[in-house]
Amino acid sequence: MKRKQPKISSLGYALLGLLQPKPASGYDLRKIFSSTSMKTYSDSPGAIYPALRRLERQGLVRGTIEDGAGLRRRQVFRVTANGLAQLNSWITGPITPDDLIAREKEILLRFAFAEPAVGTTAALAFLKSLEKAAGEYLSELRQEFTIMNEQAPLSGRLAFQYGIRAYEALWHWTRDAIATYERVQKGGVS
Amino acid sequence: MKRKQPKISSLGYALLGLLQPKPASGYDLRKIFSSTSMKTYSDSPGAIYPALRRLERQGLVRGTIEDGAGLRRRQVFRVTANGLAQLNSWITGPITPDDLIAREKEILLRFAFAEPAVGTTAALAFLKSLEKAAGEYLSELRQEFTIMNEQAPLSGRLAFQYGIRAYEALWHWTRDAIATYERVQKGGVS
DNA sequence: TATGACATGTAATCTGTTACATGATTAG
DNA sequence: CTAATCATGTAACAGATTACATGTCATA
Repeated sequence: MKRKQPKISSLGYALLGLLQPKPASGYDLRKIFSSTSMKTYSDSPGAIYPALRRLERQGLVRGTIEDGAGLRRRQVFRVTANGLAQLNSWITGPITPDDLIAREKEILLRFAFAEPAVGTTAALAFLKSLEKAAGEYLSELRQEFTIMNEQAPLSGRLAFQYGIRAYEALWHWTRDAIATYERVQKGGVS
Repeated sequence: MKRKQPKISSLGYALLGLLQPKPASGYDLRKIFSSTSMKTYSDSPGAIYPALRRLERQGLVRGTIEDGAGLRRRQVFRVTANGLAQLNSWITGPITPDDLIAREKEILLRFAFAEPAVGTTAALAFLKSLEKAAGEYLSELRQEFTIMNEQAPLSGRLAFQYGIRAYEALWHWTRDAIATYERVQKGGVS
């Protein structure tokens, strides 16, 4: 019974996540991207407008043309129930090793949208799963490092060490974020 | 007089960099990618073989078919003089803010290949330039954080903090790497 | 002699980038 | 009234992913 949904790109999810709390036009979205560090997820109209239309074709957002008196044509998009479901399953899905290696930014995007979309408990679960995955990948990297160490040039070894440090930073951050969330849950501050 | 070269992708440069110390076949290269953390730069034959052919068309590598008695067909690629020049100018080119935001992995790739390709002095210069760029971007991010802080949900704020920490890790790493290189240069160890 | 790993590739499809095009509205 | 900016898009192209196709050699 499950129809195989065509895949949604990172950009698509970024758009869904931004539209979820507040409907917006393509132009609004573009401005959010280009004016903040979200520009990592593309900020060109040639990516955003087609992505919005794809989401619309899949029934995940619905665009309505605002036609108040004398307004320029401005199409405002809203997330549909279906779109919200997709967003939630994307956020709560498992964190694969491949996510960690090839789609780190997408992981952070998932977490950034987690709380408003799926609540603090799910956000905390996400962090714990991420901590585990990052820890495991870290020990793989460290092992790989001891193997490659001697034959590579110094700059190569240093570059590899940066890779390790980056995942250490991720791991430490998950620990701190978990602590923060647990404090919030105990303290009862929303 | 300067003919506008078609652009080379990250993967293209990764291949050039790997071929520079030692000629290899497409399959060898694929194995390097898939067996190490270089798999971040794609590991599928559908990316690597076409990329090699593009490089060949541009005269940056040359493939020769090894036909020793009874061998399977195996095409070994070597970097040409032109290819080496391209690699060097890619490595030594300026580090733009855009590189830092959208192509961080490519920056590390440039550095990883720096020492064998352009020597320790250039590698050190690269690090210093990177330290500066990272420091500047960091203060931008910190500023953006104080602005966005209050209105965003906790998970959004935490995700942003991770972004800051990641660039802090990069910055700290450049400082350590610079220190390492300076020690090596003084100490005279190759 | 059949199986599996080696080695190389191609085709379809999707997405993003770049660069341009269009009209509507506001500021000077 | 004209320039800029708002808001929306399209077309051409490059590159990557996925999935498949092909042939060769070693070994059981």
